[in-house]
Amino acid sequence: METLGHIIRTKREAKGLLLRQVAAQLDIDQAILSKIEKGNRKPTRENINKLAEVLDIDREKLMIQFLSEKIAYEIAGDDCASQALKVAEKKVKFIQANRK
Amino acid sequence: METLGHIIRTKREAKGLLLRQVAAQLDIDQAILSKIEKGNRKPTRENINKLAEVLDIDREKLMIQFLSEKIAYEIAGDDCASQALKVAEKKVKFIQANRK
DNA sequence: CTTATATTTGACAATTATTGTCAAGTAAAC
DNA sequence: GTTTACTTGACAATAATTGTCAAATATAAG
Repeated sequence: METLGHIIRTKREAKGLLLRQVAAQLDIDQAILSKIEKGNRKPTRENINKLAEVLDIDREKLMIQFLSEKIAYEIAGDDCASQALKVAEKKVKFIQANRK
Repeated sequence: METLGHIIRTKREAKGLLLRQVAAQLDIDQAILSKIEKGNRKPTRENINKLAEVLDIDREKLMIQFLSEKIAYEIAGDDCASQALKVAEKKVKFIQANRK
């Protein structure tokens, strides 16, 4: 299963960049970036946006990966997780349709 | 659109219970319960479990409502929200299949 | 083997978000 | 106008997240 951390690490290495170089651009400690790549820390939305920019990854792809991981992690323990996702989909559509 | 707060309020009133009576059973201030019913506060999982018990509502139904609202609220602002939910569904299935 | 460089890890601090408390406010019933 | 139920907002307490740092562990070069 594709993970956010793996996408980031792969792209960073492909670009020949060091943790500290990328971390500096995100304005975070390299320790955090290391943890993000290994899946031991959740990045912030801002981290995602900057990572997409710095590593030249499609922002939406990265954001989808980020959000889906966050959601999956927070409900996978519930038996009704799948059902909750289906209802969430309806609610999202409703909210998005009714926002000006 | 059906909301968690509405389900709770409707059932509480149908049972003829006061905010303070139900709140006392949940061991929270009635102010919080009032806000939960009006959608101005998110309940905790524990609140949900006790509410289901005290108000005699199907626990799973309430939990689905709770989780879906939480998720929808946290991603509805993203254009890729629906796509993230679809990926989340796959991740949830993966996680649930691989847990012992 | 020793040094240099990159990454990882864990303890802890700082910050931010969530949850709870309280008291004053509104509204409706009588 | 008093009583009762509910609502609201300011604030405090608590919990979760995020950041910092230094030591530990690789990895690679000489």
